[in-house]
Amino acid sequence: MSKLAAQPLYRQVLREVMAAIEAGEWDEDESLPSETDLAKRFGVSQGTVRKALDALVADAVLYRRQGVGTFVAGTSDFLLRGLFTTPAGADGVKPSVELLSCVKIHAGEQLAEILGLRRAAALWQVRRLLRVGGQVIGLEEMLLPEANFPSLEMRRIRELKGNLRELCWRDFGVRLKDGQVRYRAVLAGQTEARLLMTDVNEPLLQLVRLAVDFEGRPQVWSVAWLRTEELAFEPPVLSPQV
Amino acid sequence: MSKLAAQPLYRQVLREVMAAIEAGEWDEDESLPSETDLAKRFGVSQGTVRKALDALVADAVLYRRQGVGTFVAGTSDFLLRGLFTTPAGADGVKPSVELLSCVKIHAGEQLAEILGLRRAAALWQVRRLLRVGGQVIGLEEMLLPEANFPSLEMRRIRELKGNLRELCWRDFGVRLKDGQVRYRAVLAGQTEARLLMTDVNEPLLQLVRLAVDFEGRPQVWSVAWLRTEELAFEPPVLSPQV
DNA sequence: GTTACATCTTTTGTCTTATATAAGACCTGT
DNA sequence: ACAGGTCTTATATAAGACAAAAGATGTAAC
Repeated sequence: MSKLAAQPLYRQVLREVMAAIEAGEWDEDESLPSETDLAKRFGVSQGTVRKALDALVADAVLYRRQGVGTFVAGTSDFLLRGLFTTPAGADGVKPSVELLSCVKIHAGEQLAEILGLRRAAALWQVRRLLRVGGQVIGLEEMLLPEANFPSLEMRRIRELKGNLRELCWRDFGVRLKDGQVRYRAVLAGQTEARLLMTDVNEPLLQLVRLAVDFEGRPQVWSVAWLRTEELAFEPPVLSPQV
Repeated sequence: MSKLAAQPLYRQVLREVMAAIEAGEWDEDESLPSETDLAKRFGVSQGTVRKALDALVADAVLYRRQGVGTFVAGTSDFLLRGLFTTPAGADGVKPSVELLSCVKIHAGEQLAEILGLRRAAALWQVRRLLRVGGQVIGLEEMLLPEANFPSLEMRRIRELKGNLRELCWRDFGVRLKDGQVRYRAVLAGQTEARLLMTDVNEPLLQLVRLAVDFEGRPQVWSVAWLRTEELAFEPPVLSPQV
């Protein structure tokens, strides 16, 4: 292992492992070589490899099973994650994503700032719809720097069933993870109501997030509007009685 | 150190350290003994103490500064945490909490299930209001098992400026951390509107959370309604143009 | 006297070695 | 066929040695 120094060993190992994953050396849900083997390969001890893998497990890039092995984790879509109470959506209904549009636009001042780009840099604007059991549940707009994702085709997005996170990973080697996430409640305007096929002034959960790559660089900025009334949530709230 | 076995050493150390913190052996922001000293005290190696402290740092019970020491972290309130962009609230405005009520009620079926209590167990129902710069921003209802928090007095809550998390900690030795958190958007009903001093049908962010102690046992169930329009959020959303 | 700088001490952080524990595969006797 | 060892290979834990960072302290130059 090349000792660039100025950086702890386990950090270098982490990078090397990440690079190997990005190079497609091991497939999704495929087991990596054992910690001992990786240790030999990088010329460090098992404990050091372990510390590197620990960090990747914490970032949900890998998962482990004692006595069995360490595996590459899949890349499920952000939008669909953590919205439902049951793991795969209640009642056996499967959420699906419909791609609405994918066009090139130019970054405004604030957005360029947030994504660390020069002003008016080229961006992909991707819009998609989240459906659950036939009903439209959410609308999302995502903005990606064109520089990092040069050829973003609608065909390809459709191929991956709208899973942009997987696309970023497979086609561009960028592994996204959640950065900041902000929530707020808003009323549906005309545009949102039309796209969500619901009424103006329905309350919507607005989700603003900045996804970063595993080095912490901002990569995708997105806003989603969700009809939370319809979601299979926890038992509803107590009746106020004050 | 008593070797109960069936549990790794570092886990036992973790418990002992946690117990010492609960016993008030070290104050908030006070430094613990060095890892080497703790190692001597518990009769284990520094590395083992380190692994125990690692876990507590991950749970934000402790924080560390290389070359300086390890310190007991404070207990800021849940409600106020992570809502603002700037660390202490924008524009120098300080959020404050007003206690509305604190009464004893009986658990419904679902709630008893969630909190792991028998049906109709006694609960404290605490209601409080979040103010920012004079304006009412949020309303929260919290439910705590009376068994775990026997004497909950309004006077005491007021003393701690409404910080229930700190109260649970100081008076009952229960260190709370976030468990599940769910978000949804709802419209203000008459009750919420009246208490929040706003209009019916304003969109509100509803936050349902279950706080657990550091052993993972559910302790506090709460619902909050927040006026997110007023919060100092990220730059507002792009104008839809589809 | 004060300041710049080296050095010492104490602390957390990293790394290796050795050993324990978990899981599954493979025997092997009934 | 199947129940139960035991072998192999994985991750998990523990201890000790050493490195790096931060602050305190001493000291020479001015």
